[in-house]
Amino acid sequence: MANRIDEIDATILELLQERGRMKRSAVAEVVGLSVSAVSERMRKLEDRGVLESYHAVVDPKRLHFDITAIIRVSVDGSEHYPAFVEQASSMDEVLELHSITGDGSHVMKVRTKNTTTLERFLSRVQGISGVSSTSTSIVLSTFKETRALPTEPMDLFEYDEDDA
Amino acid sequence: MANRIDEIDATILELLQERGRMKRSAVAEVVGLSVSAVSERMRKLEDRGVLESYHAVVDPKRLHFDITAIIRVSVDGSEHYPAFVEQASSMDEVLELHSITGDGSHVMKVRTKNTTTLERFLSRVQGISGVSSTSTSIVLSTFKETRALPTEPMDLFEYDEDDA
DNA sequence: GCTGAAAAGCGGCTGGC
DNA sequence: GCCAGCCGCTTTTCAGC
Repeated sequence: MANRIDEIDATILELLQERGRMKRSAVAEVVGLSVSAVSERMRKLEDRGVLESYHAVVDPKRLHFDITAIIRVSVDGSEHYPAFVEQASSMDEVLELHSITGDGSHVMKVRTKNTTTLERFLSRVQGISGVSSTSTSIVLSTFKETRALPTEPMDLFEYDEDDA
Repeated sequence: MANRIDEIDATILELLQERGRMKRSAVAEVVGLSVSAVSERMRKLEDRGVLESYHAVVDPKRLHFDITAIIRVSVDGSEHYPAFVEQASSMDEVLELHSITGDGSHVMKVRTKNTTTLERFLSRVQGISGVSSTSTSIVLSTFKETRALPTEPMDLFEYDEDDA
């Protein structure tokens, strides 16, 4: 029942979080196993849902996405939440959307090209029904931005996909 | 001087943001070019710094990272900023660190395993010199979490790496 | 900047431990 | 769970347009 991430799995996860297109042969060399052993471990990590996905990251500045903002949104009445979440999630500018404790009901991370497009975006958000206020913080500098989690040997437990 | 992302480059970026380990041959099939043409475009996008990196994403829940928090930090006196940024960036729990406008001087996205580890993390942050207050919002649900930017044909301009 | 072909490298599979 | 070997597929390189 309780599956396990051992030292080697932890290293594989670390390598792939850092270099998502790393070749199996290169991984094998680092961890000191054969390519087929690494392949099987990667396949199992994917099957178990530990390795969730792989993505390329594009440099926002090169594509002229010069504004990053953290926006707190207050949605009044939880009956408005589902429609708000659906509409906000579908907007390309919204990179992250979470419901939170504390001031406001939701927080979003947003990227747009400039202040004009940000302003238009904010208007659209404020137009969603239930949204009573927004509070925008513009990002001045980004010092760290990753999704990499620290990995160490540990037990895993079965986990129902539908809960995710 | 002004380089360009055409329709095909935009499609390649879109595909790779979505599926970071997609094979060149599969990309070639979608965009209707030969494998070598796609390879060369990918290489150039990497060289130009548009394709910045590739990463695997690990499911935090499977690794028992059950707490995500957005923490606003007030660092008093900008002379404390560099040391704060350096120390905070080096913490594994910190996935994102930005300086911002508005309340507080910085905001962090943090993942920890449970409330106990979150509490210990907050103590450490509050112990960094210059930190006068923190305000923590716990994430209840995450509805969207990506770094994918919308891609469309556009001109690129030269860009000094050192500015990044 | 693209194609197509040849050579090299990689990944999936099987059998054995 | 791991390894080695085989074989098909993918990637790289290069000549030619």
